[in-house]
Amino acid sequence: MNLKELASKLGLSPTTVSRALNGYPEVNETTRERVMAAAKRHNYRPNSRAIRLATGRAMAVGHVIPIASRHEIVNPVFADFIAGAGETYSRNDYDMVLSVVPDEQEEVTYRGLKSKGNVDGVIVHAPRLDDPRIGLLHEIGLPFVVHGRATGSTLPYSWLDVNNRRAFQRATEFLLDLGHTRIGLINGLEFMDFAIRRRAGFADAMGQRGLHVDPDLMSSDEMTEVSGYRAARRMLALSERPTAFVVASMISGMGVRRAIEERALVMGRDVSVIIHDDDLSYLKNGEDLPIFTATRSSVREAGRLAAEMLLDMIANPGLGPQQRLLEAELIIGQSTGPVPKP
Amino acid sequence: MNLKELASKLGLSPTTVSRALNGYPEVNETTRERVMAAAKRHNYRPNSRAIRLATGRAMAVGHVIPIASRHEIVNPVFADFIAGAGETYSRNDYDMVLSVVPDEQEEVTYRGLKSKGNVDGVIVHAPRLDDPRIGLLHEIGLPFVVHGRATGSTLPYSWLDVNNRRAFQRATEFLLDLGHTRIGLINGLEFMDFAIRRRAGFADAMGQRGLHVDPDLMSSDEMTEVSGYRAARRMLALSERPTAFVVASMISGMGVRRAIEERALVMGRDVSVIIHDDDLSYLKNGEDLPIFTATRSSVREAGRLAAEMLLDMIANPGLGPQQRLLEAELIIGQSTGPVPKP
DNA sequence: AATCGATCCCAAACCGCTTTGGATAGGGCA
DNA sequence: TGCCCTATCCAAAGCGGTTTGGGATCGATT
Repeated sequence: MNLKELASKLGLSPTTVSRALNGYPEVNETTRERVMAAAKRHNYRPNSRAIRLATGRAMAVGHVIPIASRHEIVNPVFADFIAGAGETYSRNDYDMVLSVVPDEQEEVTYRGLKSKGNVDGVIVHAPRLDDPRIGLLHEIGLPFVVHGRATGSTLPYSWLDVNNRRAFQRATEFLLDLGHTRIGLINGLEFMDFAIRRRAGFADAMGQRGLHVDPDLMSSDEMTEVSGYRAARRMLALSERPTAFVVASMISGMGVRRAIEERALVMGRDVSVIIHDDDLSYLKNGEDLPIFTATRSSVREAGRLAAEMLLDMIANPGLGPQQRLLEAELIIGQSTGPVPKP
Repeated sequence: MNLKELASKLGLSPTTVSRALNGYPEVNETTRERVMAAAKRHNYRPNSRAIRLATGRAMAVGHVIPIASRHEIVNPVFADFIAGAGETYSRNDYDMVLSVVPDEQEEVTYRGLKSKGNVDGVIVHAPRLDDPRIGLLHEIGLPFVVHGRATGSTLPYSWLDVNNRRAFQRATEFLLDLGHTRIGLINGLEFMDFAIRRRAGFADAMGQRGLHVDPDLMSSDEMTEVSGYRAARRMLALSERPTAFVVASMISGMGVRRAIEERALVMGRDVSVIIHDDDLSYLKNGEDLPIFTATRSSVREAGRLAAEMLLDMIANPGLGPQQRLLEAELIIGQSTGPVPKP
């Protein structure tokens, strides 16, 4: 059932039927109701391919997921972000199109998305230091919102981010207040923007108390269970071992816990741990009483908001760059306590 | 730059240019090369909205992700499956469109996808017992491949699945061979098809050794860390506690380990654990030496294969239902050992 | 020389919608 | 009564490709 058939069934022109269904004013209310009823009865759904061609809009948003051939980690945070963004899109009748591409094809993918007219805008994931995608998207003129920021980028752009620096500063201060001074940082990869900011927050807090940061107590790696385990094990084996850790994610935190328990130490008593919790639905930080003390910020909510921001920009092309900084909450769990007496 | 412009720049008709670019035989090879060169030079990319309308094909595959309002778990396995499927799509110039919808809108979403012509086919995720989506998709005539199977469905359909029953049977037998007889099953939600099959495999193995399965030693829940922890804690508190667990996922396995260590027991010595490992990129089961003994099957590879199967069906509409059963490997790690002497 | 069959190209229809630019009819007003 | 305005509808022209159905050219065949 297409527009023409429906129109002839109603004895009306396609023009009028189209206008009736799209709420244009130049159609009699009685006629409109008749059309609406017929559309529902024959369960007519306009062909979106035709709409897209006629209107010149894709009614879709792209997410490009680059897959590095070397360490091909699919970001676990990604699923929740997508879920959040997807909720926004379906509420607004937009499609979400995902492109999973080898990272050397990232640029050509963005260009293709634009020139083939597949999408009206894109969300940029996991920005790195001075991320080249920002300049690229500026150049090709595709509206975009970055999930995170890209330190070093001079161009203005829209972003939505968590205040990672503040979050890790607060986490570190919390440990310092508990008397810890040997604090290990188990960070994400430090060419990722968020990891740079977290490290800065950690260093800020240490510096403000006049403590120097021991390079041996800092690590930077993929945020997996195994890498958390390895980093913690190495640090715990030091002669002056840390009494606390600040850890970049729940998953690496589980590795840290494994390393702690492997040495027959008790987390929260012998060694304190604060993680960053993205509030993933399948990785809840305990039930009523959180397992880990954590800085928490829902990545799913971030997805919802970033998508809204982008749709807003698409609807109002005049809008300048939008920004939004979310604060993480600091929640106290069972993994922290005062520094043990020596 | 569109087809018409390119054609006039070349002094050719749009027809010829279109044919030249699409490899039709009725165009002179010299002309074709001239056209190809010009297309590259002006970096012409045909508008995909127009192609889709003209050809009547969407060049896209849909994945519908229902979000239950009650337990809104985003399946962690999902990200890797999507990554695998996405690789196949981009290799074949197909788009992947994700619809995240409240689960009561699932049916209307599938119908819309078909009648609005957004996609040429869909992948069905997380099939349940006698899953209604199979009948629905049959009815609306949208090609589909199920990731998993749906016990109870009488209609023929295409699927790709892991031999969950065999995997759990082997895992259980392995524990039995080590002398364990009190074995706990920490399963996924048993309205999910894979969980039903796993339970059957577990029961098969126990039954074959003449052991009855104690209802107290079986649990079924969401596969989260917390639920794994809770189930294991409950079972370990029984007067006749289990000496081994078969666990549905890596993440619940981590909860199980937490419960074991909480009782000052050692995993692999006091209590054995076998998990199912989906081989997620961010949750590797250790490095060289696996942390957990596990039945393993890459969900990413499953995504790749399921997508290929679907594209194949789309390209050859005559093809009947396709099936593919993958076997999981049983890999030995540090979490299992002989039953401890009483 | 006329016919034929390839070969190579083009005009125009079509995909299913939106949107522009009228056309028509009826009512209000001078 | 005549004119203008508003309300309501429609024909036709896009949107940017693909595809159908020829048309012209030219060497080969009879």
